[in-house]
Amino acid sequence: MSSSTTAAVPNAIDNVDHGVAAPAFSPLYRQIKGLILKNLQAAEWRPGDAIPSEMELARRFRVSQGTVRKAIDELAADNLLVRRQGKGTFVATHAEQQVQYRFLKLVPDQGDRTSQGPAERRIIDCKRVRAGVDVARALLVRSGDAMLQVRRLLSFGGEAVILEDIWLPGVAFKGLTAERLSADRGPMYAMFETEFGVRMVRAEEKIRAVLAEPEQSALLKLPALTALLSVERIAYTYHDKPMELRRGMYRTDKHYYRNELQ
Amino acid sequence: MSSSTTAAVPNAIDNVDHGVAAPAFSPLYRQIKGLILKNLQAAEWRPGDAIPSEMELARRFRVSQGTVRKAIDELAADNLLVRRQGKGTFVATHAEQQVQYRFLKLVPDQGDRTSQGPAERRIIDCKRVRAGVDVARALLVRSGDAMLQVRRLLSFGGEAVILEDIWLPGVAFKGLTAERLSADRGPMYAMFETEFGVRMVRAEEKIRAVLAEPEQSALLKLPALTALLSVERIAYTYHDKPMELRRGMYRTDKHYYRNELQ
DNA sequence: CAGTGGTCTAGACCACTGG
DNA sequence: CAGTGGTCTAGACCACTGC
Repeated sequence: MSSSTTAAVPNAIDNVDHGVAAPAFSPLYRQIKGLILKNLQAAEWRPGDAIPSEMELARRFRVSQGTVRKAIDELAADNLLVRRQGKGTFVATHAEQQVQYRFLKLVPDQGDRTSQGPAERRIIDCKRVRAGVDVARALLVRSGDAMLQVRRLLSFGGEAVILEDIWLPGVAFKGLTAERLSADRGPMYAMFETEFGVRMVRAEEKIRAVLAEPEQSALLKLPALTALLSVERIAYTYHDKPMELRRGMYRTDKHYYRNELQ
Repeated sequence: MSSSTTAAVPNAIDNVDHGVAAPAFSPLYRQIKGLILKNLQAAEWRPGDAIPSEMELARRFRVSQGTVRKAIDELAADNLLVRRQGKGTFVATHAEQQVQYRFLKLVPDQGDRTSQGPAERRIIDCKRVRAGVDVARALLVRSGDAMLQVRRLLSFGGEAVILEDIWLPGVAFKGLTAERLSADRGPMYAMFETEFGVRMVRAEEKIRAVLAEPEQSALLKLPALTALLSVERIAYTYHDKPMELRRGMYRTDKHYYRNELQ
């Protein structure tokens, strides 16, 4: 941007005196982080891809390897990148075996997730709807906007455990159908990456204990008077953009919601 | 100390060839981290204290500042240390205002935690008991060992919200009484630090939805048929030693359990 | 073997705190 | 102002991967 003597490649640095109102000081590595983030968001580098090596990025951004390193450190801590020694640094994806179901915190009382086999998914419904006020507020859209609503049932070991309603912005997920969902094996978020270019980065959950409603207990094949765990999730993509609202009802008689506090 | 010319302080480094069986390679900074951890565990540096400066530790351990820095980075990420630019690095404590109730994930539907005022605590019971099989298994003690059991009620804005049963190893918490607990203002874990030298470092929670039992709904002043959030926590001190089992029943009609997934 | 990320060092300088 | 943590650099070497 400026006209200095050396900078053939535009330089990311911008830490000189601004004259007024200290701009809160953003260190170089954070600016580099921002540049990498922009590449991720623009799908320049896609989930599963290797990004350029630290040395290459250092040359490109005209900073030292250590500075690039610190930027990547933070992105790896945020689960946006994955480092593999000797191989390179890769864009994180929900498709990897190890971190599959990163956002599903329900685990069986006995054994672990592998012992109960893969989840069976049954799509109950998938329809176009208009956003109600609560959905609109959660996803920062206008009420009345076109949405996709999915209802599905997750079973483990042949037993229905989770009943979920999912709301997605119609624009971003145009073309998503019940058939497409039913055909899918593997995590829904992995499919979102490959089919719609939407990568879920983080999520927030509000958890409550509620009494099952008749329809819910029927679908989960439970007695009328049952306590269920209500899990309301908002999932975000890059730049904290909310892209999914999900309301799950969890049976917790043979599973529990596991949380680690630190 | 010793009489040699240079190595007055023993050197932590141990990365030369061991001859056989590669010892999994632990980098220098991780060994430094272990040494610092040992000082924390031995209460050499106590919660709230400043630890020696990075330069001082680098001299003491005979490594570069950068290596100490990386060790401290990890300890800060683990919430064991807190860095304050210009002031120093401090041993983390549950007494600090900002991170008080780090482990309490229940927040009000409207407003935030400050808006409902401080929690009122009422100790219902505090007695010496013997560990049952489940408590013993959770805390890695022998069943029959001496334990302290505390039952208390937490209220927000005058309304009872949480009923908790707490089990503590009798040995470590000798001298803890209902009077001591009732007198206390502020987080229980802060008192554990100052009075018993026990610092809770991390915790695991198992969360379920259950129907309230008559005794529980009575204490919480709720109708008989109510769903409650059951939160079973095991809290750990240094070296992953379990030091507390806690079973909480949470009302979730005006509050929710908030969790962030990333 | 070359290429990747990972560690360690030494030194310079910056931002922040408190006396 | 001195002392703290925070940033940035440059260079050396190590551990790991895959050809």
